[in-house]
Amino acid sequence: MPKLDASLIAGLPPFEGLEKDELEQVLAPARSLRFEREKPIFEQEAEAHFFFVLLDGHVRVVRTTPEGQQVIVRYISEGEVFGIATALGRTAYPATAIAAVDCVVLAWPSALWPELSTRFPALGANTYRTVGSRLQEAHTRVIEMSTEQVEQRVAHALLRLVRQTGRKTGEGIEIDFPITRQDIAEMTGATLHTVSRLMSAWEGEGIVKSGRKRVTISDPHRLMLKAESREQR
Amino acid sequence: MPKLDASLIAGLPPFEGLEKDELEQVLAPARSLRFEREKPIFEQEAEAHFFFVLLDGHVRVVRTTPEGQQVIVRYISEGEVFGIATALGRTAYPATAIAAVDCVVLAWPSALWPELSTRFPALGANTYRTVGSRLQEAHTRVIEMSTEQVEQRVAHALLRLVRQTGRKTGEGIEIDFPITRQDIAEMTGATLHTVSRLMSAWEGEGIVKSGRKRVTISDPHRLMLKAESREQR
DNA sequence: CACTCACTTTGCGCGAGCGCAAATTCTCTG
DNA sequence: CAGAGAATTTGCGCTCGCGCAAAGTGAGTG
Repeated sequence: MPKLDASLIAGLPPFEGLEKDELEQVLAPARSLRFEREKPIFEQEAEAHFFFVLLDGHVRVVRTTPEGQQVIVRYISEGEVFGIATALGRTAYPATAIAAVDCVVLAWPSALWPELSTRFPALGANTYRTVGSRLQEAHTRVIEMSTEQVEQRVAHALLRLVRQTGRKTGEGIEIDFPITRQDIAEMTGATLHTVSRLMSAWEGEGIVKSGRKRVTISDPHRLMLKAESREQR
Repeated sequence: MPKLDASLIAGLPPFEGLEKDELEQVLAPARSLRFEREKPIFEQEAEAHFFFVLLDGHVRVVRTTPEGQQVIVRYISEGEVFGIATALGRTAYPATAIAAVDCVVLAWPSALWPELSTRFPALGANTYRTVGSRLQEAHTRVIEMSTEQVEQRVAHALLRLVRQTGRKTGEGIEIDFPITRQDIAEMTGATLHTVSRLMSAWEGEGIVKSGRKRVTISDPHRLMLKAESREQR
């Protein structure tokens, strides 16, 4: 196995505040792995033997209910940690992670977490900061689901995706990975039909441009208006 | 200020795995505080100067949207940590905590968290385990909101409350603190009207018994059926 | 290059649950 | 113990968004 170079992870948020030699020590027990598009990286309920950092690509995190319903918990972007069940005292992954596109990840054995987080406190702090913002984001979603209409929820979801993974193009900002109406529906608690109708309407208004598994926001500002407007309960 | 005794916190989940003398060291910088019913313990957006453990009572954690909408994030029971923004790298509380009944809490200055969690790794591990289950619970709520009808959501919410804070009485299991239809509505994303209608119906079926700010589950099993049944999207 | 399958669009009807309103009941306060 | 206010119940109409159905449109594959 070729030795991984510190430059791979230098500058990534989880490793902020670590010196070069520390980066190397952190990297030493890590393995680099590739996953093809739509291949699972880990499965819900499986034992959490590894935790991960995404080097390249996008990962979809999905939770499935006992009744077989799927909900997209979040998308992971480059440079984020994921699968950190261990850091939260869990022995199994609470959700399934699937490569949304071809991905490159780093994987550490979960058993090393206690040692790594003690030896490199910044790593622990960075990770728990991420956990904090995910917790807050989850609560935000609960609130959106409680208080907003479908139109606003979809608008908010798109804006969030654009903020996290937007890529500028000639026609606006494009979501950087393949995403279907069904996916958006699973993120917002709507049906793909309703999402499709909304997107068509917005396309007509010139707010978005979308094709098969592709969404571009041409007028983010007007979309923000959609996200905020309308009376609430 | 009277010195606090280790027995106060011995056996509480956050302090599991600490020795008696360690408990005393942890307790040394803590202050004990009382809060009257309906008084805020901390406010959303305020700087997180303290983190807390609830010794007695029940605390309601509420998040308010910019538009003034309120959503109940969770209830805290005896022996739980809360207000741990600091441990997640946040400087402000993301929500407001209100004493649902008269409460006794322990408060530590946030600035001590790094030192305490390093000196007593078990404390850190216990806390992050709690964070992990809260994150998972938040996702569970997102999923419920996405996939369930109001009736099931209310049933699930009641069952969760009963599990966390149930107190056995002659007529069933009672939720141990005052809770209004409005509160239940804010937990489930419904209106108090719909909650009221549901509870009336269930009362007629002999599943619950409820009065002003009081809810008793007389037939948890039948309520579980309500929570699970019904076709889903 | 055609075929197939996945994804998307669109129409139509219906029902859960909200919005609004008003009446009722319980609890606390003075 | 009476009055006031908070909490709860209940009715009614309406709308949003789902359920179901079917047709249309790409994009990848043999």
